[in-house]
Amino acid sequence: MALKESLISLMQNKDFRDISITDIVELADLNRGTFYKHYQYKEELLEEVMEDVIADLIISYREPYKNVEIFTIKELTASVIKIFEHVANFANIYTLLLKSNAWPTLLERICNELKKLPLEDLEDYLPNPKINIELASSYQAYAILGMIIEWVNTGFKYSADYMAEQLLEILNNKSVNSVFKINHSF
Amino acid sequence: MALKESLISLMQNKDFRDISITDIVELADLNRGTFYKHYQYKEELLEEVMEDVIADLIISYREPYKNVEIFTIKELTASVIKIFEHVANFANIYTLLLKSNAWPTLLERICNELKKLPLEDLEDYLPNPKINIELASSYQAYAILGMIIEWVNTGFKYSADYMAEQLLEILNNKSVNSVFKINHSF
DNA sequence: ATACTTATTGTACAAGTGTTCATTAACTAC
DNA sequence: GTAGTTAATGAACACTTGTACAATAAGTAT
Repeated sequence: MALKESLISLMQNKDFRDISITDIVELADLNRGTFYKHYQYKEELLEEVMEDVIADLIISYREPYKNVEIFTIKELTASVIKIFEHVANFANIYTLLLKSNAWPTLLERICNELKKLPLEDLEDYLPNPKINIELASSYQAYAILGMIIEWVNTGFKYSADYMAEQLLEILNNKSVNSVFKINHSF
Repeated sequence: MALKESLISLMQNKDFRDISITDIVELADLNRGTFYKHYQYKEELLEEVMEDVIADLIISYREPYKNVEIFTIKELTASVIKIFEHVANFANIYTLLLKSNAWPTLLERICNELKKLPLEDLEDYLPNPKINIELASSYQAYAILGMIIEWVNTGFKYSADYMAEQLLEILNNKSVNSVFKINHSF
């Protein structure tokens, strides 16, 4: 607890990478050995801070449809809103994580390129004027990154053609104005 | 060049975080001071490796529609395939980046939770049997992460309600079976 | 209270970090 | 080729890191 608070406090003024373990334990008034008893490196401590945030995320999205077997677009909307409300609640920590160097610029770099892809035109032509272009393109960019990550994790068991086919299939599939079955498998 | 090769070589056997700058310069047969002349930390060197990969990514996706003003779903498909072919070409480096600790588990953790969200049912109900569930849920999870990141970057200038509305709007919008205008603004 | 277990402390050590600086080597003019 | 610029080297410095170990403090049984 003291270590987490110490880290969060230090991250207000300093880049994550410039914070030494010595800094953390000195502010927390603990021995350096105590840190190493619980964590291997400061990233692990940061992850635990994140775990607390994620615990709230899980509660937030589950809340709207507990005791609901079949839910409609209304309940889904409520659930989605809860997620974003959760992020708003932890806005400072989310900001901290993105601003500090804890977040690698590698990801940012890939996604910035993906955003420039004309793929976004897929959703922008005959555009829905309500749609925020910035949000939609970030959505699209990270969505593709998500597919790439999944692909890498399978050890590239699919072909590039298959991946492209899948993307187009996902983009083509729509079934919003209907009733959904909730997934209870998790 | 020598430093990049040295790092890639070391990453075959060792976690990124366990590779010291001393290791890198010794294998590259260079002085440690030379490293610090060019880079602040090893992450910066890794980013430069990534830049080389991204340079190829850009070429890959632009190739299918150079000299094309209006393109159809065919050219788009070609472009998408090129992206995934590029990833396949650099499969070893992509794998290296994901397997090593260069990639923070933070992201993974968030996305794993997002994947469990019933949001995927949005696309799964009345499901297209062709769609790969794993890929689709990773797509969906990172897509939402993308929106969150964009949101954070704006300094939370939108409300949570607006964000949820936008997500539903994006999911609702479809215009695949048409002709697209290419975006020349980049 | 006693004995047992676990957490924290202080100290020490070899190795790595980030920086500085004078010296040497390599590259670019003209 | 010579002069001027830039890059790489080696050595040194205070500091952080990761690890180890014996000593002490805190917590948890019975």
